[in-house]
Amino acid sequence: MKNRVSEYRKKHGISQDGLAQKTGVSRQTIISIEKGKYNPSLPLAMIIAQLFNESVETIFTLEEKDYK
Amino acid sequence: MKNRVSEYRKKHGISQDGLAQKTGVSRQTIISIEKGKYNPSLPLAMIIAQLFNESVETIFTLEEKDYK
DNA sequence: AAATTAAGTAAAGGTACCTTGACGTAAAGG
DNA sequence: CCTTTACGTCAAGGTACCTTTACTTAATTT
Repeated sequence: MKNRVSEYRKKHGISQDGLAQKTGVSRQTIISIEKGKYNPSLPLAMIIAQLFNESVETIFTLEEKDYK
Repeated sequence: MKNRVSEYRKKHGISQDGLAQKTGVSRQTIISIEKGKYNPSLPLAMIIAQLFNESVETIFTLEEKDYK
């Protein structure tokens, strides 16, 4: 699973801390997601996409290894 | 978080077990998601939406309580 | 009537997601 | 300088997601 959170966050000119506050999660969570440590939950992914005025599929894309 | 997995599954004429196999998870997982026991992970939500040829937002919708 | 299919519950165990707190580094701004 | 801002690591703890196994019920099907 790849994501473009960092890219869209910068495009919107906000910091990781700012995004964390707007989405209602901790700064660590944003860092971990941007660094690819783990995937966000579905509601968090939808809230992030919505904040950027994009679809979930634009921000997050499946990779081969996501299919079993 | 509400979802229309059951609705779209029936529209596509497949059983819970069939959907479980196509998405690579257990039948329990499908049951739990349809019953609203918990949300699917982001990759699973995307695989389900993709299988139904729909966007994640069409199958899953945020509710007030999803925002903190 | 007996077997199959589909949907459901429950429980136990493992891993993933998210939190808080402490700390480190580098780049500005005062 | 010293402080603030931004990004990062690490660790410990709690809850959510997903698994497997076993069992139940209702509606077909043979």
